[in-house]
Amino acid sequence: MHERYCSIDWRKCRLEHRVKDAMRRFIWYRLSANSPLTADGNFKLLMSNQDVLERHPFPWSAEACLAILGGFQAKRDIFLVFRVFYRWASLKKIAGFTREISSFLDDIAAPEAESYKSVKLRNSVFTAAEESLFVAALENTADDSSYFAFRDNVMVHLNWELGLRTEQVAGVDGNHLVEVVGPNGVSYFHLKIIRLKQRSYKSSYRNRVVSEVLAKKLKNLIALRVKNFGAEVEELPLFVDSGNRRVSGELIRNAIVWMCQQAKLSPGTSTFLRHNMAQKLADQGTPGDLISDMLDHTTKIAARYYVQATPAIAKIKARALGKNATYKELMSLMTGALVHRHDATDSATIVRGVVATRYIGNIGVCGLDVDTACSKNPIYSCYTCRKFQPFINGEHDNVIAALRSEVQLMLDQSLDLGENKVVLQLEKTIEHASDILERCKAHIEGSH
DNA sequence: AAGACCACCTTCTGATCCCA
DNA sequence: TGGGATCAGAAGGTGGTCTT
Repeated sequence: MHERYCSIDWRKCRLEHRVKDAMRRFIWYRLSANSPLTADGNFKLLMSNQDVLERHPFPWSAEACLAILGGFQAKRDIFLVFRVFYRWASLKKIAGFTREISSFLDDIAAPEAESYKSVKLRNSVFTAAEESLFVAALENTADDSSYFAFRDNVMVHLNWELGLRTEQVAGVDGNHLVEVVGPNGVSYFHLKIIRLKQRSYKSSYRNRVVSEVLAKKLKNLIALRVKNFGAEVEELPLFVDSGNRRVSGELIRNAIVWMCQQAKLSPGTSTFLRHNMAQKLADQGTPGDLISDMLDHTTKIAARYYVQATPAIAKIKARALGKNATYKELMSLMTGALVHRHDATDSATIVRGVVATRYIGNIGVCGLDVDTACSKNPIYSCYTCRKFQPFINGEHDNVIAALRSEVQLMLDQSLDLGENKVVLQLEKTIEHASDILERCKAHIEGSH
């Protein structure tokens, strides 16, 4: 099922024979006990750090081991592999490796992993325009006259709609599409999708609902495959290559790249489509646990980063939009005209309120009659209200700072990701307040 | 030309430990 | 006592070359 292979070549090893022999036995053990990829990865890490090992004559003392660990460049991974190697060798009683030094190594904390570092910063998702181009390409290339072209289209559609990993797409068989006819005669479709990376589940498949359009495509593709290869292929892989073997992840990736070319977009990947789906859901305020469920994650950890990334994206969008003349015009229509504080004749109309834990009393006047209670949520709602006339020298920056600290507080304390919607709302208010601030600054500069 | 193979790199998971 | 951190392992992605 996997597309990568080991390339363990001991000619690459220039270490002295005792260390080399121990490593050979260790890698052999890893091959028998773990996946080939793991053994291969361990071998590569050890080989790429030979110069560090060479610097310290074997057998290594505890001090030498410390020096070796300190000399490793790609800290964490090689640290763990070296320790596992040493532990194994000492358990096998290989000469030169001692139990004492092994337990000494066990007491050293491994360098920290920087998990999910880049997920947090990820903000490359399709814009609305790109998304419509992509969807249009999915429609335009859905030509079911030949199996292979249509196969690529359906694979990409599947990836797009369900946010699957490539291996899950490859794992679809002809009999995995299930049609359920409802009481009113309407059909619903679900597809059996294989689970990956989830050792705790008893069932290796899970049902995912697919859209009518996709179900239709799948049905057509199954029919096409049966026509080409005979009825018995219904039980077999749905997506196959020219040699009638299940497609590799690479073919699926190529299909996605090809689809992006059709849509005149920069090349995408299956992970990109997954992230795009997850981030769009998060942007709409979808709770993190729902996102992790849709992505087939077993924990909320990864989904949390999509949710946390959302306000950052909102800021970037705000900055980009701020440069756009049309957007500025739209924003200026949202609130009333700018006024000077000394022009406010009736002090009762001045807006006052609390943002986060901060009292704000100098941002503008409200156009409502003095004895009319505002039905909205003053200060929070003012910046998008037509009745609101901002002060040119108002403390809009204080409002923004207070709102920002409120957002930060929510992100820091919020364990329930369902509160994400509130964060989005706050970010929107920050955007509008920032715009007012900009307009006030421009007004002041213009009058000098 | 399609797709297999390769080296190197990034991202995500499940089990277990740890602690307020 | 449940969520976060850690650990060891396994999956995906990139940009090539090789094979059929």
